[in-house]
Amino acid sequence: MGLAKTEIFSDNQNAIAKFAKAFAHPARVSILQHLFKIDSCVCGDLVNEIGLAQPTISQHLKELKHLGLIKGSVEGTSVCYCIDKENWTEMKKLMTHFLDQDLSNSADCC
Amino acid sequence: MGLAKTEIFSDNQNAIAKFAKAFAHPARVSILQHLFKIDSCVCGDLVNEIGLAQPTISQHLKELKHLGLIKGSVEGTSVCYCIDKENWTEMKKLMTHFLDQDLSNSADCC
DNA sequence: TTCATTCATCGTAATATTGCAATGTAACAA
DNA sequence: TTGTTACATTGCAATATTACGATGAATGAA
Repeated sequence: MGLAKTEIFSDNQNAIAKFAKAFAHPARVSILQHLFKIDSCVCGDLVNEIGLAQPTISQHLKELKHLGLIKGSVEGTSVCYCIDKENWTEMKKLMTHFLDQDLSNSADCC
Repeated sequence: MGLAKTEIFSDNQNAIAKFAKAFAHPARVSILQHLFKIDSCVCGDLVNEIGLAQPTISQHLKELKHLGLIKGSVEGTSVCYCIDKENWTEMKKLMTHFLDQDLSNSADCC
């Protein structure tokens, strides 16, 4: 099928899956790390930094933008992208809460 | 293509993507949350809790097991699954480091 | 205007993912 | 043994993802 049955899961579960998908490809991980490292905004030199074709990078950027994790603004002929801090912080809270589930109460039974 | 060019990315980036993929489906998120909530190990009643067919759940469990996030042991006719705490902790460290990148140094230029 | 640059979008091919019915397998019960 | 129960595996259909060449749109330069 290739189609997830999102209806039967909670909003929380779907939200986690949605954001996790953003990180589920090394190119998008790389793009985000780059936008964090460069403290001014970065434009299409992502294409040079990462070894993928321009349409491919553009597509990954579109997905990240759609999720709200980054935002872009046109500057002349180039486009400047950067992390959307508010949304990143909110996403981080969601993911951290999921990752931080308590490991202590369950016995190591397996 | 549908094939990620993993060669051109760092081990760190590929590892993050690999674990993120585990969380990129609400069924797997649900399974993990369940294994955390039930403080004793859980067997195939995951099929009842989640509304997916048995082969589908079995497949998701296999993926999580392959990644090392859960482990299973046979108990009579049923199989008991639980979180692999060591690997979970290690994965959490990796993901948290990625999520915790500093937001303060970059100006909000977009 | 014309040209070059930068990026987005379209179209397409290759591969991956999701889901389930059908079937296989291993353990226990009778 | 035969049956039953609990999972795993196989095989397949539907859809999603990844990647890129070709092309389009917008901006600035000449």
